[in-house]
Amino acid sequence: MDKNQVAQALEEVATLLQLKKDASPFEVRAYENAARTISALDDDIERLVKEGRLKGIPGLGPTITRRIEELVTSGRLSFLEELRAATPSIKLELLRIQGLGPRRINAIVDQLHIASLEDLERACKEDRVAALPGFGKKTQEKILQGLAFLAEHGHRYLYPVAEAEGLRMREALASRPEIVRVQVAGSLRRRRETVKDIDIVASVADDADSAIRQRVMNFFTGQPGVRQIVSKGETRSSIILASGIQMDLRLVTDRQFPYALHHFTGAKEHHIPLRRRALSMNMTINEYGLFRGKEPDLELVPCKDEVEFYAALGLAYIEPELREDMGEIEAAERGELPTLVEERDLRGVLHVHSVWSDGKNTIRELAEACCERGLSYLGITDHSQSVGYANGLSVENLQRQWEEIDRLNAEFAGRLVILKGTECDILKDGSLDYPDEVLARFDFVIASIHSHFTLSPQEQTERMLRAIANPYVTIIGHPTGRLLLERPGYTLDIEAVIEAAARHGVFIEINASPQRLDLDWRYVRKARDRGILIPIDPDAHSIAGLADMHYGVGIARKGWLSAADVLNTRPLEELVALLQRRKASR
DNA sequence: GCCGTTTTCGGCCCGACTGTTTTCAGTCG
Repeated sequence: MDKNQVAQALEEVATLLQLKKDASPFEVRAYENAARTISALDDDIERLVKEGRLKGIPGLGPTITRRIEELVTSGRLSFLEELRAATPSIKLELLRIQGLGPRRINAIVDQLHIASLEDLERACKEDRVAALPGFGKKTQEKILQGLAFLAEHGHRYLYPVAEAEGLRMREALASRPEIVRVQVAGSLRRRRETVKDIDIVASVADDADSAIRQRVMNFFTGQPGVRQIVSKGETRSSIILASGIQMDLRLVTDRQFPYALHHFTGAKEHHIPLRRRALSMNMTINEYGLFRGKEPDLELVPCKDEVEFYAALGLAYIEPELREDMGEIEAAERGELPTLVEERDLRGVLHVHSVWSDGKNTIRELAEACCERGLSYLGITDHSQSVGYANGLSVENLQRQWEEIDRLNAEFAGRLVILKGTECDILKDGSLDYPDEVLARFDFVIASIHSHFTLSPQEQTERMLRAIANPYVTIIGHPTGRLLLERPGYTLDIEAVIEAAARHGVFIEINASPQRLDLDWRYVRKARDRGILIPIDPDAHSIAGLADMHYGVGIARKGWLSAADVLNTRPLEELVALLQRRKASR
């Protein structure tokens, strides 16, 4: 049993507890805190339990410690099983409806005997929900809308979709004379791989009156492409766009802007320890400011931006991407935060498909595009022979492709170097799709899985480990195979993959395609900690796909990578030397 | 359920908006 399974069980306890009628919100929070504590552990959970070292970890008291010990030693948690047995699954489903929380769910399910979403819809249409005490017509209407929304858009959105909407609205608001500062916040600013909604923070002059605020809010809710106005006030309004994504605007005075921007950037998990820290320094934080002292003698600690905000708390500036409660506050306190990699640090690209397999552009077109982007090397990695659907290259065609690359390298000399690579399939048994004597002739080899996704976790892990042990493999491509919002990755032991890659000197890519963003940023940091260099690879199938590097850089930053941790920030000579060293170590 | 250089009891991060209420509960982020 690993710590993630333990954390998941504790989170499930928290979710089920809040659906109990007499639930204490603080008990719920205790389990949520414990889940976070566990998932942030560096030590092996089984060893901690065996050695009795759970005690003393802040956030784990006697009860939760006992429950974790039961779970880890027996593989079961009787408390969780009792909660599951006592909680109708419909209550969990109803939690996904906007505007329905535990209290109302309990009222609905227990008093109206609702057992399915269809039951709830019928009860609304028959006005039985509105008749419940504390409910009314409008609440009932909101529930119906929530049901419809869940059916249509019960999912999250990929980063690029949300980014485009967010930037468009920011531009529109920035053009208004009432607006002083405006910024996209929320999970979008933190560059999460998917987002549920878009948060925008804007400021008006400190002396702006109610009429000015209303003008801004009218402008916001009156934008083209607004499908529905969810709520509208003078400090907060919420709309649903034609794409189905929800967008919130928070309006503050310009003096409040840095605090509000910080507040709405989140993550909530980052704020909780930060506020605790503030309290211990005799300060409090809310979205309108950082205050010293206690009510009613609060004194604003002036900050003109977030840098000063963190400084007032005795911390180095924490980049938005890092605000996930993953140890960033402790690192900021010690001044050990990394300088994060930026797009302009990239010197070349290593994972690009051409018309030789399933790409849309010729190598020459791709090379020109790389020159325009100021890159100095391009690794061409078409698919290998067994990938029929993607027009994988036979050994004969490889020979012809290499001749073309040689000609182009002569032509582009002094501007760009084209490297001979391959995205070689890892076959079912972990062997590679070209024989060793062919693999030996590439400048580098990306090995990826594109088939047999349903092997058992053990088989899938062994398959990957065998590929990593192959002395010709340079980079592991999209290591989990996930497609965001479509399918989970193949089940394998990613920690074992990282460990093996570190041992064999194999690089693991961040696949920058916004549907993949694989390796996940949570593991990027672990790979970095094991000394693995990470290439940021566009997996481009066209010139336009080269721009996906932008998303890969976001994930690299979330994974705490500095330029030195990224393979393709290296100048050509250094990259070639690294690839040759790999070859020589065989 | 956890925690303690004020506390072993009484706190626990904080505020906006909505709707059903006549002062506040529920939900959300």
